[in-house]
Amino acid sequence: MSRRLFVTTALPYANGSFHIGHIMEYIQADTWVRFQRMQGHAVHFVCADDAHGAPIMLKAEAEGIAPQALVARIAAERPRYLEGFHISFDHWHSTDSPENVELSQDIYRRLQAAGLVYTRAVEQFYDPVKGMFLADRYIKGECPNCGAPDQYGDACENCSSVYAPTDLKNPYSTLSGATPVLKSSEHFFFRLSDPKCVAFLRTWTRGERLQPEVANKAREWLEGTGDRALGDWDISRDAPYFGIPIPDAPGKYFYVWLDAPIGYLAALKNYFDTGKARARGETRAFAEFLSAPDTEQVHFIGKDIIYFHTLFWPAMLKFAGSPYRVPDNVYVHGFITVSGEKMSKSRGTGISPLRYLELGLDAEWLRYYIAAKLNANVEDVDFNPDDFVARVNADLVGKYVNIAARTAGFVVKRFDGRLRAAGAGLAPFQAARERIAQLYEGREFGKALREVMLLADAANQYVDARRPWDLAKDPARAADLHEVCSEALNMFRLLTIYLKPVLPQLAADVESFLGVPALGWHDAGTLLPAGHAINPYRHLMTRVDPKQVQALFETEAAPPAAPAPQKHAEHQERAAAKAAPAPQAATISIDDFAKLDLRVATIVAADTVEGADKLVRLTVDLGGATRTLFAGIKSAYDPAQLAGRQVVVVANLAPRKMRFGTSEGMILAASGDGPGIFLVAPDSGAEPGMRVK
RNA sequence: GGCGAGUUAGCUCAGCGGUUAGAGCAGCGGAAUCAUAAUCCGUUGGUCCGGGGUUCAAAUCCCUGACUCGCCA
Repeated sequence: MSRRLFVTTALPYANGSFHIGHIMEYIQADTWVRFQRMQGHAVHFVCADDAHGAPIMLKAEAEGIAPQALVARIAAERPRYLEGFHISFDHWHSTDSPENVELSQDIYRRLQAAGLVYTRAVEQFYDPVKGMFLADRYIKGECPNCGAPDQYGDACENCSSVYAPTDLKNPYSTLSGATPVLKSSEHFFFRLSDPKCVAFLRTWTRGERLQPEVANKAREWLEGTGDRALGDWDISRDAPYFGIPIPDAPGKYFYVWLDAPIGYLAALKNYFDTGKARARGETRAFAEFLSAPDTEQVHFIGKDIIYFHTLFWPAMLKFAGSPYRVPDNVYVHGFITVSGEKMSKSRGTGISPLRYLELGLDAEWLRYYIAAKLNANVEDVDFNPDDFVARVNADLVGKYVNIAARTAGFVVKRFDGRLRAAGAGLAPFQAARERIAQLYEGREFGKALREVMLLADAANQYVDARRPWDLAKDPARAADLHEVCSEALNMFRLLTIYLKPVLPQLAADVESFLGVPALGWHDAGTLLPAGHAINPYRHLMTRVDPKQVQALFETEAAPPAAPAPQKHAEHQERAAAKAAPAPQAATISIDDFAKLDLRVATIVAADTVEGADKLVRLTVDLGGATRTLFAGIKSAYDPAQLAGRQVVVVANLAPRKMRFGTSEGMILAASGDGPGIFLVAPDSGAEPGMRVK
C-alpha cells in the first residue's frame, strides 16, 4: 500500500550558512526520502529557513540592514548547497512568511481557547541603552561563586556553577556595555505542566514513534519532580523583536521557538497553496492532507533539539486540534565530529560543505561515507579523512563500479553491446531486496550498505572465478563469456538499485549506461532481458585523491571568519609556493602551432547539462557563426554568470560526440594540480571571430 | 554537583550471558592482468578502559575507579 509522507528536516537558523552538520541531516533524511519514493510512496519533503529571533535581529542591525534582507541573503545561498549535495526537497520556505503568521496565530488561539495559555509578570534584566530585554547570553558579569570575570548569565565556565543572570556580580550588557536593570514585564506561558498535557505526553512518548533513548530522555524530563519538574514554557518576547505578533497583545511577539516548528507546516502550506503539491499528484488541499489519517508526519532532527520536538511540539499540535496532528515519528541523529573533535566554527574546525563542492570533491562520496556510518541510534558520526578516502575508494570504485568496468568492455566489443539472458547466479542478489529495504526503512543505512558491499564482493568473486579474460581468448567459449558478463552486469544493475537512495546521480549515470529508465525498488524483481543493449562504459566514478581531502582541511585551518582583504603580495606568494610547474611539453614548430585555429568568441548562452556533474553547454558567437560546445567548467563557473563573456575557442577542433550532444570546439582555460579552472579571455576591444595568434 | 551514554584489532565499527571475540579498511604473503593498480586467495594483529564480584560460563550482568561525551531549557 502506498504511503503518504510529510517529511521535514530541522529548520536551519537563517543567521549563517550551512555547516557540515546540516548537510549530514539532509543526507540522512534525503536518503530515507529517496528510498520511500523508490518504493512508490508519495513523499512531500519540505524545509524552511528559521528566520526570527533576537540573534538575527541583532546581526542585521549590526550590518545596518533589515532582518528580512539578512534572511534573504542567507536564503539565496541555500540552493547551491542543496543542489550540490543532491538534496531533493520538494519545497523550501521561510518562517518569516504569511503562512507562518497565520498558522502560528491560529495555533496560539486554539491553545488559548483550550485554557493552556496564561500570563505572568516576569522580572528580567533590561538594557536601558538598547531599550530591550536581555536573554541570558547577552549578559555577562563576575561569577557569584568564584568571581571569574566575563561569565555568561547562566553558568560559569571556570567553576561550572549554575546560577541565574541576576546572581552575577557587576553585570553588563554585551550589546551596549550598559549595566542592566531589572524590569518587570508580562509574559505568556504555555501550560505544559497541565495534567492533560503531561498525560498526553506520557502516552505519546511510548511506543515505536521515538527511538528508545529519545523516549527515555523525554520521560526523564516528563517525570521530573521538585526543581526538575516539568515547567511551563515562556512563549512571548517583548518588542523590539523580529517575530510574529501575539494576537491582541500589543508589543508582544512569539518566542522564535514557538513559530519555528510551525514553520514545517507553513512550508507545507505554501507548497500546497502554490500548486506544487498538486503538480506532484496530491489533489487534496493543505488542511485535508495534513489531517488525513493516512498521512504520516515525520521529522528528522539533531539531538540538540529533542526537548522541543518531543514535548512542546507534540503538545502544541495535540491541543490545537484538527487539522493539526501530532508527529508520527521524530527521528533523532547525533552530531558529526571531525577526526573525533567536536565541530566548532569559532575554532575553525569542521568542514565547509561549500568548500567541499568548490574543491571539486564529489558530493556522492560524502553521501556514501556519511550513510555508511549512520544508524538508527542517536550516535555521533565521525568524519575521519583517511577513513573517508579508504572507504569511498575501496567500496565505490574498487568494488561496485569495478563490476561494470571489468565486464562491459567485452559485451560492447564482442556482442554488439547486447546482453544474454541471465539469471543463474542472481538469486542471492534479488533475495537481498527485502532485507536491504528493511534496513533503509529503519534508517540503518550503515548496515544496508554493508549488505550491498557483501554482494559487490560476491559479484567480483564470481567474475574472478569465471575468468572472462581467459574465455575471451577462446572463440569457442564465446557463449560462456557472454553469460559471465551478462550475469555480472545484472548484478551491477541490482546493486545500483540498492545504492540509489544514497547515490542518486551515480544511479542516473548507470541508468543511462545500461539504457534503462529510472530504476525503482520493484525493478529488483526483474532482470535485463536477453538482447538488451547497453552503452559503452564510461568511468562512472573517480577515486578520491587524498590531496583533495587534505586541501579541505587546509583552508579550514585558517580562521574562516572575517576574511581579511587579500593582499596582492600574499596572493603572489601563495601562487609561487604551490608552483612546482608541470614539465614542459615537447617542442613544436611554428607550423605545428599554425594548425591551431584559435578564435575570440562571445558566450551567447550557457546552460547546465542534465546528468553531467562538470559540464556546461555553451553557445558561442564566433563572429557570424554560432557553435555549441561543452566545457568541463561547472565546478568553477556558474553558468548563469557566463553569458556575455569573451573566451578563446579552438575553432578547428574535430567535433566530438558526447553523451549530451556534439561539442563543436573547445574553450581555453588554465588549471593546475589544485582546484580551480580559469577561463582565458582577450583584453577588451577584441571582437568575436578574431584569430588568436 | 546530579542523571545518563560511551571506552572492543593501526582506523571505522559489530557483537550486549553460551564453542577458540568478529567485519570492513589498513598491514603482510601469494595469485591474477578483464578493470582508472581495480580484483581474488591466504594471513598477522586484541590484558574487549582498570579493579572487584555474581555465574558452570562475563566483552556481555552487578559494584567500583579512570577517561570521553551529553543532559540538567
